[in-house]
Amino acid sequence: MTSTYDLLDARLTAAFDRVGRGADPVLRASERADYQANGALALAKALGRPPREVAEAVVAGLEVADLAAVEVAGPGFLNLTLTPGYLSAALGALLGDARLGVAPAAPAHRVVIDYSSANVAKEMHVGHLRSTVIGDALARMYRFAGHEVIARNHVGDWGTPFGMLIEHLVDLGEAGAAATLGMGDLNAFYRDARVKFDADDAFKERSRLRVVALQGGDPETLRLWRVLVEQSVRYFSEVYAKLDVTLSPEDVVGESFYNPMLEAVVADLEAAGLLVESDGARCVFPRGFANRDGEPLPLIVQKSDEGFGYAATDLAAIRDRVGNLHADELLYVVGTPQSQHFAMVFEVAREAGWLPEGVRCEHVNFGHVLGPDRKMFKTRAGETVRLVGLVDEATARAEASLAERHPDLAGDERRHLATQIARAAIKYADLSTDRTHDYVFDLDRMVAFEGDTGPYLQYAHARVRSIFRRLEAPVDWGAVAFALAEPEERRLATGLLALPEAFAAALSSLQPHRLCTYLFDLAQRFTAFYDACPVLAADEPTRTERLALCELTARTLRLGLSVLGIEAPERM
RNA sequence: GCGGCUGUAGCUCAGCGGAUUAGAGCAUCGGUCUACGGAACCGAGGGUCGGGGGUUCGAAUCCCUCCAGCCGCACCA
Repeated sequence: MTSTYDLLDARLTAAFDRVGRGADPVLRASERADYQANGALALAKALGRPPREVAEAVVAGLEVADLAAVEVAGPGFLNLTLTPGYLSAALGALLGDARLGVAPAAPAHRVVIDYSSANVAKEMHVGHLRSTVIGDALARMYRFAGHEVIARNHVGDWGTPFGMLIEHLVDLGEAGAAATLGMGDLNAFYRDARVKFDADDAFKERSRLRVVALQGGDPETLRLWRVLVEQSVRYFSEVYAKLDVTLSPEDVVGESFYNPMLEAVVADLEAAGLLVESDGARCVFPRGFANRDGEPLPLIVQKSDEGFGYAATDLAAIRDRVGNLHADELLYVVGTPQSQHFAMVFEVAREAGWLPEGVRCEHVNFGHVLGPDRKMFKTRAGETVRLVGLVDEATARAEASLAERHPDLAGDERRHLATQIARAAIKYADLSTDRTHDYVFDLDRMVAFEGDTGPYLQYAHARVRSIFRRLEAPVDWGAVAFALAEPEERRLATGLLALPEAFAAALSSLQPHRLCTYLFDLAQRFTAFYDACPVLAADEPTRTERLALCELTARTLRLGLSVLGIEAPERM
C-alpha cells in the first residue's frame, strides 16, 4: 500500500506543477492539521505573485477530495485534513498488512554495513557500544526495508601488538590462556601482556621476533594466533547475545582477511599513477586535503618499513566489497573522529576507480558517550567501562524495580524480563538522540519507566497487550468501521498511519532516532486515547473499532522496536 | 595555524531543504481517577534558540564574524 504522505505528495506535486513547473509542495506533518504544504510561499517568490494567490491557484487545480480537506491558511499554507472515509479505509488496509504500510524497497540493494569493530584479545567497552547498537539497528532497518545486508565486523586481529599477545599466550600455556580468555577477562590478558612488554626486555625481543614470524606465515605462530582469534570471537558472541545484537562469527571479517589483497591495492594505485613515494612511505595525495602547513595531506598506504597501515586495509575492503561482493551501498558505523580518515579513503577509492558513482559510500559517524562530568565515559578509577558490566548493572536495576512492582513474579521470569528491559534501556538511550551528537550516559534515566525511554515504550506495548488477554474470543479484523468519533481516537489513528514516512525518513537519513521519536509520540497518543476511551466496556461497534486501534498500536510498537533491535515483552 | 563538530527551558534532548504562537522528557507546582496495568493522563510556570552583524515580507534554521568547549591534522589502528 502507498503511504498517506506519498499519496498526498503525488497529488500536490501535480497541482503545484500546473502553477509553477517543478515546484515542490514542501509537504510535512502539521500541528494545525494533519499535514501542511508550504510550497506556495517559495513558489510565490519565484513567480513574483502574492503567496495567498498562488496558494489559491494551487488549490483550484488540486484533486484530493477523496483524501483530505484543504484550506489556505496564514500567508499561504495549505492545511490538509484527512477525510473520515480515507482514514477508515486506510486503517482497514493496515489491519491486513503485516508490514503496516511500509512498502518493500524496489529495487533491493545489497548493503555492506561495517560495525562493532571489536579487537581481538581486548575487552569490549563503551567505545564499542554505539557502533554496535547503531550498526545493528541500521542492519535490521535495512533488512526490514527489503534490502540484503552483509554485516562486517571489522575486528582488529592483526598488527604489532600480536607479537606480545602471542608470547603472553605461550607463557600462560594455551590451556591457561584459553581459560582466561574464555572467562571473558580480556582486560587482564591484554594488560598483563602489556606490562611484561614494557618491563621485560627479553619479552619485548621475543615479541618482536614473533611479529616477524606472524607476518612471515610461520605455521606454529599462525596456529597460536588463531587460538587468540577464536577465543576472542567466542567471547564477542557472548557479548552480542547479551545485547541481543545480530552479529555472528560469520560476520567477523577482520583486518587480516585483507592481507592477501594489499599487494594488489598497491599495484592498482601504482598503475593509476596515484602512488607517490614520500619520506620513504608510499602514499596517495587525494584531492582536497591539506595538512597544518597547507601542503597536500598524504594517505599512507605502505609505511617506510614496508608494513601496511589501516588505510591500505580500508582501501582493500572497499575494493573487495564493491568488486567481489557487488555492494550497492557501503556503510561504516565508526565514530566521528575518523571523519577525515574516511573522507580521504573514499576519495582515494574514487580516484582509483574502485568506487563508482552509483555506489553509495558513507561514513555513518557518531559522537562520544560521555560520563556525568561531560567527559569521556570512564569508571571512577579512570578505567574503560566494560560493555558486559554496563548490561549487568542495567539488568540489576531493572530487576530491583521489577521485584518492587511485581513481587509475585517468579525469579527466572523476573531475570529474563530484566535483561529485556536493560537492553531496551541501553539501546534506546543510544538510538534516540541524533547519532552525530555526543550524549551523556545516565543509567538512572535510561532504565526509568517514565519519560522518553525504552522501558516506557515496552510498558506501553505491554499495557496494550494486556487488553487482549481479557478477551474471551479472537476478534475478526476483516470488516472494522472506523468512525473515530473521539479526538483521541483520531489522533491515534493518524499516528498509526504515519509509520511508513517515519521509517523512510529514518532509513534514508541513517538516523534511527527519527523512528524513536515517532514511536514515543505514538505511545503518547495511545495512552491519551486509552485514558479517554473505554475499550472493553464500550458498545459495539465502537468496542471492535477501539480494539482494532489497540491491535494496530501494539503491532506498530512491536514492529518499530524490533526494527531498532529492542524486544517488546507481552507483559512486564 | 588549517579543517570539522558542538553551544536551544534548572537538567537531558528534539526541531535546523526558512514560514502560522520555539517543542518533548525529567525535575517543580497544581489538577484528574470506582472503566481495560496510576510504571497513567491533563494543566501551569520556566527559553534574548552562545554574542553580534547580514540576506529575507519572515531566521533556532542560510551567510559572515566573535566567544566557549571538543575532535582530527604522515608512517598506531
